[in-house]
Amino acid sequence: MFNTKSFLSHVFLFEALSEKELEELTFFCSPKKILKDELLFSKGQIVDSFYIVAYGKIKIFRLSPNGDENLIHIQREGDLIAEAAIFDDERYPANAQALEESLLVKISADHFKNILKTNPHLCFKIMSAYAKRLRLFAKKIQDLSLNDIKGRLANFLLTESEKNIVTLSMSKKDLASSLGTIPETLSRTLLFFKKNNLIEEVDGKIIIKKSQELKDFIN
Amino acid sequence: MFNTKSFLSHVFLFEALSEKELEELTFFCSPKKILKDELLFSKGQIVDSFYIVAYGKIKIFRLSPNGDENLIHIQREGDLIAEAAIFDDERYPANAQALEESLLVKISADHFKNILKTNPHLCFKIMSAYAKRLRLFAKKIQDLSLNDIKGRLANFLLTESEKNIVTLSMSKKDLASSLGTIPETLSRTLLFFKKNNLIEEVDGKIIIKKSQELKDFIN
DNA sequence: CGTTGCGTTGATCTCTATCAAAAAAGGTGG
DNA sequence: CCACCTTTTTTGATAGAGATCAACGCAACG
Repeated sequence: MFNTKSFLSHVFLFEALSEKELEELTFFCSPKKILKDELLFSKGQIVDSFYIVAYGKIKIFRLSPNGDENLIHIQREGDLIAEAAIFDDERYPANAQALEESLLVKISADHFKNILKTNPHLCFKIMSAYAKRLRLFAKKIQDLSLNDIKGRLANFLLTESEKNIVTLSMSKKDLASSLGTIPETLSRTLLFFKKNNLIEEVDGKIIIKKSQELKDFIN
Repeated sequence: MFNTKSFLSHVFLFEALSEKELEELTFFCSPKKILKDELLFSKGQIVDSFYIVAYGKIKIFRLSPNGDENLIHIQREGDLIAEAAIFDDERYPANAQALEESLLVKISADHFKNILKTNPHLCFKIMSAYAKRLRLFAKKIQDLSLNDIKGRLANFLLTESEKNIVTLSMSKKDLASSLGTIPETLSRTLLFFKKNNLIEEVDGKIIIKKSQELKDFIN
């Protein structure tokens, strides 16, 4: 069964919120299921809420005057939808449509802003969550533009490891994709590290044997 | 003569401030002129202020241990610099350097935070700015992990173009860096597009001749 | 059991970084 | 305005990294 509060506590924007703040927020949220191809909102509608994707895929797009679709992005699990709009615009700047059956958490814009208005402390937490995430993304961009796959994998292993052990939280297929490569290459790169005795793989966990040498692959 | 208060009143971030608040803010601001190639701050320095560009261009970039440059973005008139840093760590996450002579307004982080505490509307603007930048970063990450150089360049040209004309705001060297490649490859990819009659280059400006075909290179 | 999706391995080919060098563009000082 | 130097941009040749295509083992699952 889907638990809104528990879900929200894992959304990056709300990670720093206290139990009480979370409780208050949850009060103005509602889960919203949406079927494939259904429109969530369209461009020009008055903004009354923003959304967080619990699962599924939502396409954000605009239509050009001659009817061409201009895809802006696709939001998926954990991503926010239209949260920028609630702060400045009063109308949605684009259309949102489900690419597959999806579950969203809908947050009322007015209520959310009201909570924020009366609680500067909360504002700060949210802003610092944004700042943190921005920094994370900047790092990721640097990683992608400067490192090759060995470097990116080494980077991943070293940042994910706890006491030299990495427990993969996703499939290798997804890991490959998040490293900007394909499963075959990931498999080979892991093999390369294994052959050089830098890592070991034991029932799904990766053990880092020589972290310094891994570091040397990172730019 | 440059008037800080009058300038600030036109910055989107401060539109919601009252005359009195503006006065107060101005008190903690100072204009700062910076010459071409001068460093504004470097990665790791303690954050005590953030900046707004009054005119000029500031390059934000990181360096890898072996000296490779990763250009994160270029900020120009009206853009904020290091505003995320004031909520996060106490150290700048990147370097900032002037591409040309520029004028900045320097705002003390501590004082700004004080004003924020009593002004939720200002908080909202900040959040909106963060949300937009975050989206930009997310797009960049997607671009870097999914597209090859042709795709990334096509993407860049199409997003930067105004009525099919792209005016480069940076050197091709910097553009290469921001696309996650090197000048040689950028030069060749431009040549490839030219040879296929998709673009044309006339005194520093790039003219897009076939935008649909450029789009086909993007994943 | 057959089916389906994931992970690994192999062979091949393409793209892009690297190295080298020339051409073009930008400053600088006389 | 010119000669000179530096930096950027372009072009060429080459090597290496990684994608693609194909095939197979394996586990999960109906």
